[in-house]
Amino acid sequence: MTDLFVRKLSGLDRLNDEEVQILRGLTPQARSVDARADVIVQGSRPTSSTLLLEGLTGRYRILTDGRRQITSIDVPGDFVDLHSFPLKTMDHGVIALSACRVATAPHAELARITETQPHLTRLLWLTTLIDAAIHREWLVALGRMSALERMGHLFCELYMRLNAVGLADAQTHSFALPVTQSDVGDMLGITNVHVNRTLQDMRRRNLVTWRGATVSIPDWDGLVEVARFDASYLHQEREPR
Amino acid sequence: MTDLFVRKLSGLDRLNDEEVQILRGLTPQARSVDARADVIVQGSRPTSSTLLLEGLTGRYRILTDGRRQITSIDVPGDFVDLHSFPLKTMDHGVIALSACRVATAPHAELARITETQPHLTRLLWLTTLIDAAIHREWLVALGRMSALERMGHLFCELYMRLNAVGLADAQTHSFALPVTQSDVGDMLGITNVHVNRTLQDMRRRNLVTWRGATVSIPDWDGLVEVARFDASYLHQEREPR
DNA sequence: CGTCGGCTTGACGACTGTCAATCAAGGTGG
DNA sequence: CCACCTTGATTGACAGTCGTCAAGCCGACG
Repeated sequence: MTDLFVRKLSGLDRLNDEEVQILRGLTPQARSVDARADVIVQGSRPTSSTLLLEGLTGRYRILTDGRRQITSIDVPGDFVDLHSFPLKTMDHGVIALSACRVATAPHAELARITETQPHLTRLLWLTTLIDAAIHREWLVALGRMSALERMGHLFCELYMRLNAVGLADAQTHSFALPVTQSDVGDMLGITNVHVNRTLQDMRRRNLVTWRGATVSIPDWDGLVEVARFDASYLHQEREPR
Repeated sequence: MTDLFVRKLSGLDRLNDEEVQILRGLTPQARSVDARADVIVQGSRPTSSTLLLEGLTGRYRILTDGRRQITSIDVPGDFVDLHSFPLKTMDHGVIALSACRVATAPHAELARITETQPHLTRLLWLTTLIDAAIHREWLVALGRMSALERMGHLFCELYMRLNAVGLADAQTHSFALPVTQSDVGDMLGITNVHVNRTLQDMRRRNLVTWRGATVSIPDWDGLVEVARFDASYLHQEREPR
């Protein structure tokens, strides 16, 4: 169940056997979520946190007039709402961008980890801090980058994160992105119409193709340069934490 | 030294005497930082985390062509880089927006807390999660709100946060904001010129005045409505964590 | 084969950026 | 005490990225 999460944590620091055992026992039951369905409802008070096993989810807020902003995207192996454990109340919703499978970790179990497993606790904390680092990077993109730069940046980030859990093709720099152009617009803070225009610009420049549900990046170095992408904010290094 | 931080944590959950004692011993030495100086340099690997005592600081990134985005602002009582404890490397810089006084908490001390004080650890974790919640709120603002809405939202947030540590005037809804219009532009993702235009619009509507270093909000309810401000993302509730 | 959601395209408008000049205020040196 | 200088605020003209609105297209599905 938690294999991808164990893999993800192992990439951040060495785990001992006991820690791996604890993680494996954390999420007993899995369930499916339909595309477009809410995984977590804004304003709710979860008693467990949800681990994404398959599919893509997005954290989002909707303004009273209907404008929606997706503030982050989660890939398999990510907790979509680990922060609800200390925060208690969800200040945003989580939607399944595609059909998903998820598992739940009771907050009581997480509390026990914080009582007896300081190192594991720091690693759980760390994963939420990497989420925050990604939030900051998106802020830079939304505040100071053009639509083209933002879209390139998003694709670079998704490739790196999916590749880290074995869900990208490193040969062709391609990965599955089963979401609509409107969804991407809500991530980038632009309209679906402008997503389309920007995408065509990327195709003309031969930087990115997105056909069906698959994104390919034929010119990785070129895209990195256009998007000013620097992966250090993802903190994908293994070191004592 | 850590009085404001203790006050802040006390507002989130009940602290026992031992916890208060530990917090009081956390930051032995204070120092001053000039306005405009870096408090933390991007890419550095701090061995202690910095608590802000007086003044305002901002986390920021600068792109190669000079564009700058401030991704968050910290007020007295906030740790400006508690996240550097698990993250190890700073993926952004921290600048003193005004003259500041800061104190430092050695990471070794923080590690000891995670080993022996589970409840306090969860509260430290919590403060970084509130930072992340604020990041998400700024993402909604940058992605989907107009310059006027964003500026109103920033002022509402600053008032709420400063008021929580006793640094705002609740009668007049006013507080000190000793930064330049360019700084605010770098928070809102707009230019200094447009900050000025937007500010005049706010004045015309009698929503906000900003003279010298003081911001006043004569029509709080009106500003809340214009800015679509809902303080729940600040998680300023006291409950067991 | 018709319907539907999502993609694509075009015309038009507006919010915000760019460039540059002017104004205001505080600090410095003579 | 005043001329000078620097930083920040303000203003205006103009440009461009991106939003809005609306229509047409296209593949998937019942």
